[in-house]
Amino acid sequence: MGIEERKLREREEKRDLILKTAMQLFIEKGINNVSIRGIAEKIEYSPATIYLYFKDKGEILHELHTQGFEKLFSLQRTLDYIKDPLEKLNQMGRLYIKFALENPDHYDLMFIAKGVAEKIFEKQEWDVGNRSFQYLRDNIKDCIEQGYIVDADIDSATFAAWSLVHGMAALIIRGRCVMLPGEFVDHVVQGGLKFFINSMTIKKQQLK
Amino acid sequence: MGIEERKLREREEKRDLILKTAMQLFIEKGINNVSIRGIAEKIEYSPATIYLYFKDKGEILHELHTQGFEKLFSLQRTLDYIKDPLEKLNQMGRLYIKFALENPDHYDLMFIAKGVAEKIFEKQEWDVGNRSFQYLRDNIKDCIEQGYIVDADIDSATFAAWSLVHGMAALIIRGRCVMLPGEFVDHVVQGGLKFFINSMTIKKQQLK
DNA sequence: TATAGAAAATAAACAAGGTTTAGTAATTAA
DNA sequence: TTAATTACTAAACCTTGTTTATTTTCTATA
Repeated sequence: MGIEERKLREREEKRDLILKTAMQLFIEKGINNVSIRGIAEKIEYSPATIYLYFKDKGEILHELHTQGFEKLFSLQRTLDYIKDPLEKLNQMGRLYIKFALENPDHYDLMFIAKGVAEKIFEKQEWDVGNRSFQYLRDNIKDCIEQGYIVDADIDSATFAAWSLVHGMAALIIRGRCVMLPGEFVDHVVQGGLKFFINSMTIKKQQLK
Repeated sequence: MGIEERKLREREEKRDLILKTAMQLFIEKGINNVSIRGIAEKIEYSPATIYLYFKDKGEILHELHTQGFEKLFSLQRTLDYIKDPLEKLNQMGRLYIKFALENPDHYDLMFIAKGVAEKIFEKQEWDVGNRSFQYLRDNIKDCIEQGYIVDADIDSATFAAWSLVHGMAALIIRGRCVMLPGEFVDHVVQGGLKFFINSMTIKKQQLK
């Protein structure tokens, strides 16, 4: 009997529609200006219907947050081919910042927004995030093993690298650089990244 | 006639009371769980009264944000005595993180929260923030001039340093490190900071 | 095909919050 | 004492997230 399957599929499709619509509205109007009612209106259903597909608003945010991590990880995997761990680190940094600034709403949900972290903890679901973290960590490990980085344990160096790019992204996304002209921000982001990585590169060259 | 002065003073005192109460509630219950009504109840006035002293909720947040910057800057000034710019950079980093983690609500308002940045832009008030940024920038400048940092323009290096510590603080404050044990977080924060600064130190020693 | 039961959707309401309005109480200057 | 100013508040408006009770739609079965 295909009816049950069709129903299941329709249910899945409606769930996706809600998520897609929510994300679209987030991008259009900013996460803060999107309500359950707004989403419901857009898909032409009553607000209560949303609650047949999601426990609460937080679950919608959490789902989109997870989608964001999928996207980020699949982007990271496009760097698999890079052999030199230092060059890879460099590209990862650029890619991370690019992802964050091109998908500020996704990034916000993933790494900044409140009400999402609680869900993550509640559900004990940090695998999607960990995957990306590990990808970076593995590369840092390679950097250390190949002598690009010295005097640091893997986790501290990884956390520092992550913090650097997150800090840049978060400051920009949350409007803490609005006083600066856009081109200048671009410049210090790229320059800051280079500076951070160079602090290791040169060392290797010197150490060699 | 002292009546007018008294009234002015009383007005100021009430404003301060509202701010103090708001901050107290933020710390107690989390910024998200504090309402104008809640503040009003705590000080035993009607909610409408709040609006005689502040244009809207955002203005309260903005005021507390400014107070936070005052506090941070006065902390930075306690490092005035340090001569060596590298040691000073190190201490500034530790102090920054310490401030952020000991005053997460203030820090949140200053550097993360939404609805505050808009006010900053609206009021064109980034002097308080700039002061602290300049303090860091001046020190980075000294670092460059004394050869601790090479191959970087001042602004890029300053932005990188700021981003690093902000990134650490923001990730922790917004619960993106909850999956890690607390001592481990402490360890990578301190280790990450050292790692970042060492990336320059060693170079200087090598360059000397 | 008619109908009981399940599934899907909704209308209406609740509670909480930010904010405004219109009016009351308190204070001050004349 | 009174008119005017100032300080305050009750009550309402509007927007949210969420729940409950009810209605509509669908599906399997007699």
